[in-house]
Parts: sequence; C-alpha cells; structure tokens
Amino acid sequence: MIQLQQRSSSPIYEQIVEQMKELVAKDIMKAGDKVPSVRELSSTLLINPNTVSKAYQELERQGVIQTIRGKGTFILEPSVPRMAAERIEALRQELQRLTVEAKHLGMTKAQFREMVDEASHMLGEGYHAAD
Amino acid sequence: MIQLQQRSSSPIYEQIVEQMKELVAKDIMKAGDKVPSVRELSSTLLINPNTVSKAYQELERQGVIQTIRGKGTFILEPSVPRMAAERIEALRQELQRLTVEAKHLGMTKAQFREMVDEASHMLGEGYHAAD
DNA sequence: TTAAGTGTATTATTTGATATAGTACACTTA
DNA sequence: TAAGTGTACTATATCAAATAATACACTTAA
Repeated sequence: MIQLQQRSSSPIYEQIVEQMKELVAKDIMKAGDKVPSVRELSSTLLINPNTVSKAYQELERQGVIQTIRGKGTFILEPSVPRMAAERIEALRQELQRLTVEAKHLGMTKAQFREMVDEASHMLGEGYHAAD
Repeated sequence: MIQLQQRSSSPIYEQIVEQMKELVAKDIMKAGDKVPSVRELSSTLLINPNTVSKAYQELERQGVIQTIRGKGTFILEPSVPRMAAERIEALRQELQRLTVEAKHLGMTKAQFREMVDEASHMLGEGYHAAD
C-alpha cells in the first residue's frame, strides 16, 4: 500500500504522509477506514515505530486521520481542512515554482495546462468535467 | 534582488537557485546579463561564499548560467534544457502531489485550473525563442 | 608586472533534521 | 489478564547544509 524510497531526499515520515493523502484523495482509503497500526506499518516497512508515529501525528494535524488511544487510527470525514489559508498560500507558491520550471523547460501555456489536466483527474467537479 | 528566509526548511543554496530561475523566467534577467560575483552576493546576503558557489554550480548544471574563470558568471541564452526528460517527469510528480493537496483543501477542478492560470501567466502562448 | 577581481578546491568544524534503539506509560478490547 | 492501541522519553548515529579559513588558477586593468 505504501512504498518507500530509502534513498530519496524526502524523509520517510513525509513519504508516508504524502502517500496516505494520495490514497485518500483517490478514494482508495475512505472515511472510517482503519489505517495500519503504528507497530504493524513499521514492521511492514522495516522502519522505526517512532517514524510512523511522526507521520500519523502530521496527518492528524492536517485533519486527515484521527487517532484514538487504545483503539487505533482512522480516516476522517472530509471536512473543513485545517490551516486552510496557510496551505492555500503554500500551494500558490509551489505552483509558481513549477511554472518557473516549466518555463525553463521551454513549455508553452497550453502544454503546461495539458500536463496539469492529466495530473488533476482526481479533482471532482461533477457535471461538466469532461473525462 | 534575492531575499533569503533563514528559517526556511529549504536550504539557502536552493533558494538562490529558485529565485534566480524566477528572475530569468520573468525576463528580469536576460541572456548575457552578468550575475553578482560569488563574493559580492555572499557579502550582500551575509552568507558563506561556498554556499553561493554551490548555487551557481547547480544553475550551470541546469543550463541557466555560464561561468567563465576570471571573468564572471552570465545568464545563458534559452536553449534545449539539460536533463529534460528527468525534469519533466519530476514536474509531473510534483503536479500530482499538488493535486492531492488541492483535493484535501476541498478545491474543485475549476478552482485548481484558475489557480494554475494565475500562477502561469509568465508562460508563452505557443512560441518560445529557443534552440 | 602588479593588483584586484573572477570562480574553484580543499580541509575542518558546527548545526539541525532524520532515523533508530530501547524502555515505559495509559488506554481499549476480548 | 493479555494483547493490542498510540504516545513519551532519553540516548545515539547519520547525513546534508552551512560556515570558516586558506589556497589556487585565471582575467582584466592600472
């Protein structure tokens, strides 16, 4: 379910956060689903339990999961995301950065738009989204 | 011209690389322009000359600038970008990640498209001086 | 030729985030 | 009670990033 790249420059706990959010965004994990326990996932991925715990704490901070002592950790209902303003601003800046990179790669606006559309299939908008 | 965030999680040399590329993408810096010398920029930003040198080496690796021993460092003509395949694939993956984040922020496809368009106004319409 | 200015290389050191290891605690469920 | 849950704590190791100091090779202008 989660695959790590040990040689990656991005830390393990961050890879877990990103991949878990991707599973939720793609509806592979849904609200109420139980995620693997800290000890289970750590033994599956051959990493330290503390590393998994750190990832889960970050996911809870972002409102993706909820942990209940003694019971486990579960996917939350989609609701008003936490720290929305900061995260939207961060999203803006990262899009700006990617645009700069696209420019240096010689891409046109149309080419960039097409790449964005390919990447953003998972975004909902019900009725006139041509898929 | 370049502003650093010392508390940022992204390293100083990377901030220099990104901002220099942004200046070029926005045509604030143009081909042939001389960039500040390693010692000048390091004293302006109050950082170590080695850090500036590392940033310049990365920019040269990406084909953005060219350094000439004893003379200085200059913005290159836009041409076929180096390591294009890898960089395009990296761009794809980052767009995928940003899409996941947009989904978690409750954005629709239309809202995301609009944010992309705002960020990508610097991209050309279908023609780019290159090759 | 000399002096100042260019980028670069080298070695040593410090700092902080990341990850691991081991242990312990509080809670829930069967 | 026993097993399973998340969490807290201390200690340690590793690595990238940044600094510091010095030296080298080259170019340009006085």
